[in-house]
Amino acid sequence: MTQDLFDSLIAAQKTKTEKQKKIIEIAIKLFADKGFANTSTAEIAKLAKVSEGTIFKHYGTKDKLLLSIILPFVKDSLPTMATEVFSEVLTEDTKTFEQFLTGFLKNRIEFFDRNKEIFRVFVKEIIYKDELKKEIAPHFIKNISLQISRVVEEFKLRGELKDKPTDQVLIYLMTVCGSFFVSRFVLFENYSISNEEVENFFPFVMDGRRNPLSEVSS
Amino acid sequence: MTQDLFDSLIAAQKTKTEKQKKIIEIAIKLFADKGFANTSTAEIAKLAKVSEGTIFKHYGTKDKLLLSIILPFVKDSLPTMATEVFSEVLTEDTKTFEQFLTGFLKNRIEFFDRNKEIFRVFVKEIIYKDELKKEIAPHFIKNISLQISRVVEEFKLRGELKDKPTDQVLIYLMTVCGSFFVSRFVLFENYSISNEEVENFFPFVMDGRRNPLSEVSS
DNA sequence: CAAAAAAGTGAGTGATTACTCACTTTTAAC
DNA sequence: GTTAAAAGTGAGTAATCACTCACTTTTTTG
Repeated sequence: MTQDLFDSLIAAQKTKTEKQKKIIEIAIKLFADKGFANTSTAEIAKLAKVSEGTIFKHYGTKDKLLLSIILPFVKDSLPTMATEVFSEVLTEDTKTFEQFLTGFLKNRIEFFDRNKEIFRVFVKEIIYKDELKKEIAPHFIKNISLQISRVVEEFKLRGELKDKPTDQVLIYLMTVCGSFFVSRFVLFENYSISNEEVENFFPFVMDGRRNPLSEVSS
Repeated sequence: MTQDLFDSLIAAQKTKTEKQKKIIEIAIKLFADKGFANTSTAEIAKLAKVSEGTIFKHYGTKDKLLLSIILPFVKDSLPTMATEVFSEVLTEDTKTFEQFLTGFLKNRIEFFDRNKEIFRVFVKEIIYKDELKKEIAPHFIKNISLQISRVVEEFKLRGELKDKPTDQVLIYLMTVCGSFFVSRFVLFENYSISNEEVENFFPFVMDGRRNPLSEVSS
C-alpha cells in the first residue's frame, strides 16, 4: 500500500457524517465479535440503519472499510504510546526496571481497555493479512522499538539489567507484554484484570526466583 | 458439543482412505494459510483432486471438517505434553526452575514445529469459536494445568520460587509460554528460532535483573 | 434562492458459497 | 463370483456475497 492511500484513509476520518460514524461503530463491533470474513456488508448496513450503497459510496470496498478502522488506530496509538512511555511511565519515581514495566503495563491496559474492540479487530486480522503486517511494522519500529530500546539501555547502565543484547531483550519484552494484552483482551474476552495481577506480573516474571541470600538471612 | 461427537470425530480418523488423507492434508494447509472462513470447500476439493461430494460424504459439513482436524490434535497433543513434562523434561538433572522451563520450551518447540500447520489452524480458529474454547478448556486443565501446578509447588518447596499463589503463577507461566509459541509460529511464520534465543529466554525472563550482590563482589 | 456537490438509497447483478442427490465405481464379505 | 456396503462423483441448487448504478434527498456554496 502506498503512503498516499494510508494518508487518504486517515484524512477521510476527519469529516464524518452521522451515518458514517454509525457504520464504523457497527463494523468495529461485528468485526471484533465475528471476524472480518464472517461479517457481511448487508449485516453492517442493516444494524447501522443505512443502505448498503452508503457503505460502498464512502469506503469503496469491504477491505478499505477494515483498513479505515485499523490504520487510524495504529497511526494514533503508536505515537501516543511512545510519548506516554517517557512522559507518564518513566518519571523520576521510576527506580527499577520492574517499576518501569509495571507502569508501562498499567498505562497500556488502560489504553487497550478503552480501545478494546478495535484492538480485537486488529489482532484478529493482522494474523491473516501479510500486507497489514508489512504496513504496520515500520510504524511499530519507529515509534515503539526505538523508545523502549533507550529505556533498556538506560537500565543496563544503571546496573539494573543483565548485559544481554538490546535487540534480543526487546524481542523478549514484546513477547511478554504482547501476550499479556492479547491473552487478556482477545483470548479471554471477559477476563477482568485485577490490580494485584498487574502489580505482581513483572515482579514475578522478571524476578520470580526466591533470592537465596535474603532467604538465608531471614 | 457432546462427548459422543467428540469421540466419533476422533474414531473417524482411525480408518482413512487415501482421498480422506489428502482432503485433510490440503484442508490443513489452506486453513493454516488463509484461514477457515477464507477457504472454500471447492478449493479444497480441487487441490486434493477429489470431488466436493467426497468431502461432504465424509465430513458432513465444513465445520465438522475443521473439528476433525483440531480435535484429534488437541486430544493427542495435550496428554503427550503432560507425559513428556515429567518423563523427559523433569529429570534428575533438572536442578533449577529455569532449567525446567527451558527444557519445557525446547521440548514443545520441537513438538509445535512438527505440527506447525495444525497449530496455526488451532490458534487462528480458537479466537473465533467460543464452542471450541469451552470444549478444549477442560482437557487443558486436566492435562496441563494439574501437571505444571505440581512442578511449581515442587520448586516452591525447594526454595527456587517465590511463594506466590500457584494459580496465579500458572497464569503467568502460560501467558509467557503461550506467547512464545504463538508469536514465533503464528505471527512471525517464517521466524527461525535460534537455540541461543531459547536458552536465554527464561534466564532473562525469570531473572533478568543483574544480581546486585554478585556485581559488588566482582 | 438556485445550482452544484455531496450523501444516501435499494433494487439488481454475476459470482461464489456450502451443501445435495441420483448415480457410478470400488472394496469387502460370504 | 455375486452381492451388499462403502467410497466417490459432478451437475445442480438456493442462499448469500460484495458491489453497482440510476436515482432521490440533503447540504453547501456563491
